[in-house]
Parts: sequence; structure tokens; C-alpha cells
Amino acid sequence: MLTVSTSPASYHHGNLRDALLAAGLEALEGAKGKAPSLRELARQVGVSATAVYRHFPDKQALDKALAQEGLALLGSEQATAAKKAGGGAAGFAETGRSYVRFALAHPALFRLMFTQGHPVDDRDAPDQARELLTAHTQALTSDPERAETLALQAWSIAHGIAMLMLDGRICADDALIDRLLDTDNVFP
Amino acid sequence: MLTVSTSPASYHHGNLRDALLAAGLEALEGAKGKAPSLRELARQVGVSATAVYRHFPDKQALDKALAQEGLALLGSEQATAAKKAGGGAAGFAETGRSYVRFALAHPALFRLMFTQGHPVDDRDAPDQARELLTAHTQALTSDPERAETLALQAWSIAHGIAMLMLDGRICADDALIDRLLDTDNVFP
DNA sequence: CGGTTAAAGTGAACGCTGTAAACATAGAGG
DNA sequence: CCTCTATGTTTACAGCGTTCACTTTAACCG
Repeated sequence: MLTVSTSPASYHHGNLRDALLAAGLEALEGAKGKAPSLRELARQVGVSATAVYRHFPDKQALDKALAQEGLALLGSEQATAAKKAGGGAAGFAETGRSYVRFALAHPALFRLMFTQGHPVDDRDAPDQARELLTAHTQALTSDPERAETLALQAWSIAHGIAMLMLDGRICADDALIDRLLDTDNVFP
Repeated sequence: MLTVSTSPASYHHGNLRDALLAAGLEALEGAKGKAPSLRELARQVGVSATAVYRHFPDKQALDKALAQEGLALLGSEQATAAKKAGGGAAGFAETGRSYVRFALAHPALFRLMFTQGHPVDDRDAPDQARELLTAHTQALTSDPERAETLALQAWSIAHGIAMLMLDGRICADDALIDRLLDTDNVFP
């Protein structure tokens, strides 16, 4: 994903782009909900603020790259969670749970992933999360439109829970996540 | 809600607080998704930036007040929508639809309502939206916990749809809203 | 009335932000 | 070895939220 070599301090940094992304991800984990400023990241990496512009056209591009990193992380976490649950319906359910848990574990990153700019371009973003979603719902029904509806509904409820919990509207409780995501409970 | 008298231009504005809120709401409607700056609002109202601090301790407080206005607006829209649908289950469904439609109609305001700070304090915020929600779900079952679960699930899916559409992750289509909110469709 | 007082405005200043422009350095290739 | 280009640097600007010291105005009270 990211390779950050602590290269010798020289005029040319060597791998500034990845170093900035690494610093960005770290900052997003640390300071509760505070999105790091471009200058702060440059400081962290030990480089002048304007050096950033050699690797990103503007701050939004940096944010988009960070968002992509986050998306990849989410996808891989969901994949391992689904696999550990044995796939199938159980795996699908675990996918939803890990979605919300990811949001709670990385609030600032999760916010950035969705707040920032327009959709992460589908062409250059594999988006494992989305692939998992469609794969699981397509396994549940043969009707493609029905599968898409199911996928979007599942995504929506997980995303809604995540957001409402992040925003303090709903108690961020692990048991509550399970309760709200329990498919037997949804509009029976 | 807000009373903004275009008072004669004098040293003392007369009703700066409400004027700022009105300008804020208008700005949130206009510039696509751009949250207005404190200085911009002050300029709009024709007052120095620091005058704002006579009415709000800081920008966050201003934002919180704006969020409260938005919440009231949402609540009243939902209430009239539910009433028009004849109340009951149909009214409940309409509540969800109007939630998402509100988000799409006022994207920046909706974002501010949830992004901003922690929960709008329940004590001083009537929150008609939440009252409608609990009332409707409590009418559907006698089990209080089941009612709460239902309420939070309904809220989550509506909120998730709204957010994903605002963020361009899901096509902001009116038909899609209906499809995703159709209770017969959810995990049948 | 008239004088005091406090509420509500002002402008200048600070440190922060993102970004542009002009300049400096270093490492790679002919 | 010299040059070119990728990648840094410094300086500067406008806009942001916020603080401070100051001014104006309206309202209250003797």
C-alpha cells in the first residue's frame, strides 16, 4: 500500500508523496476528528509547504489520495472479516459490521473518505468494498435489479449507522451495531 | 422562526443575531456545498467581523445555531408531509422520503446539521423530527425496545441514503429513494 | 431632563491556512 | 563534464477565526 523509507535527510526527499500520505493517515488517526492541514503535514515530513505541490496539484488531490488509502484499508478489513466468518450470508453480515466498526475506529479518515470531493473515480480505484457488496448481494438473488437494491439498502443502513454514531446522534455501542444490523430485525 | 427586520442603517444593527442566521441560511442554500465564513456573513449583513462575537462566542456556536434552524425546518417539513399522507404507516414512510428529499434540497445545511459539533443539545432543541420518529415507531409495536430499534433502523437507512447521495456515491434519483425506502423491499 | 453605564458596534493585529511565483539544488544522461 | 529536469526552497498574498483596545449608542435613574 504505502512504502515509507526513512531516507537520509537530503535536499531531495526521495519519496515525499508516500511520506505525505503516511503522515496524513497518522494525523487522521491521532487528533480526534481533526483533518490535518497541508502545512502541518509538510512540517511533519520535514519539508516546505510548497514542496507538496510537486506531488499533488492542490490540497483536495492530497485528500483524495488519502481517501483512496482509506478505502483500500476498509476493503481489506471487510474482506478478511467476511472470510473469517466463513463467507456466505454470515460473511455478508460481517461485512456490514466491519464497515461500521471501521468508521468508529478511524472517524476522521472515514469522514474524509466520503466528505472529500466527488466520488473517488471508479476507474483507478479498485474499491474492494464495493465489489464485496455486489458479490454478496448477487449471491442472494438471481434478479440483478433486486440485488442492486439490496446492495444499496445494505450500504445505506451501514453508512447511516456509522455516520449517526460518528456524529454523536446514536450511541456508539457495539451491541447496538449488532442490534441495528440484525437482518431479522429489519422491518420484519 | 426568524424575524429579520430590515432596520434603518445605524450604528446599532438592532437584530444582528437573526440577520446573521438568515444570511447564513441563505448562503448555505446558494453556494453549492460551501459553508459560509464568519467574515463573509458579517460582510453580507454589513457589519464588521468582530461584531459577530457580541452574539456568538465563536464560529462553532453560530454553526450550531444554524444547525438548529435546519433541524426545525426539517422537522416541520416532515410533519406536514406525514400529515398530508394521512398519518399512520403511510405517514411514517413519507417521513423517511421527506428526510432524504430535504437533504438533497439543502445539501450544505443538512451537512452542517450533522457535521457540526456534538449533538444539538436535547434540552433546548425540541427536535420535532425525532419526536415524529419515535411516535411513529411506537405506534407499530407495543415493545418499547423493539420500537427504539425500529426507529434507529429507519433513521439510519434514511440518513445513509441521504449521505451517500449527497456525496455522489449513489445516484440522487427520486425513484431510487422510493425503491430503497420501500419497506416491502428491505430484507424480505 | 442630564449623566452614567453597559450593550453593541469598530479597526488593527496575530497566527493560521492554501496557493502562486521566482529561485536553488541535485542527480541522471548525453 | 556539462546540462536539463525533477524536486526542493523562500517569499509573498489573500482570506480565515479570534483577541484587544477603543467608540458609539441607547436605556435607565436620580
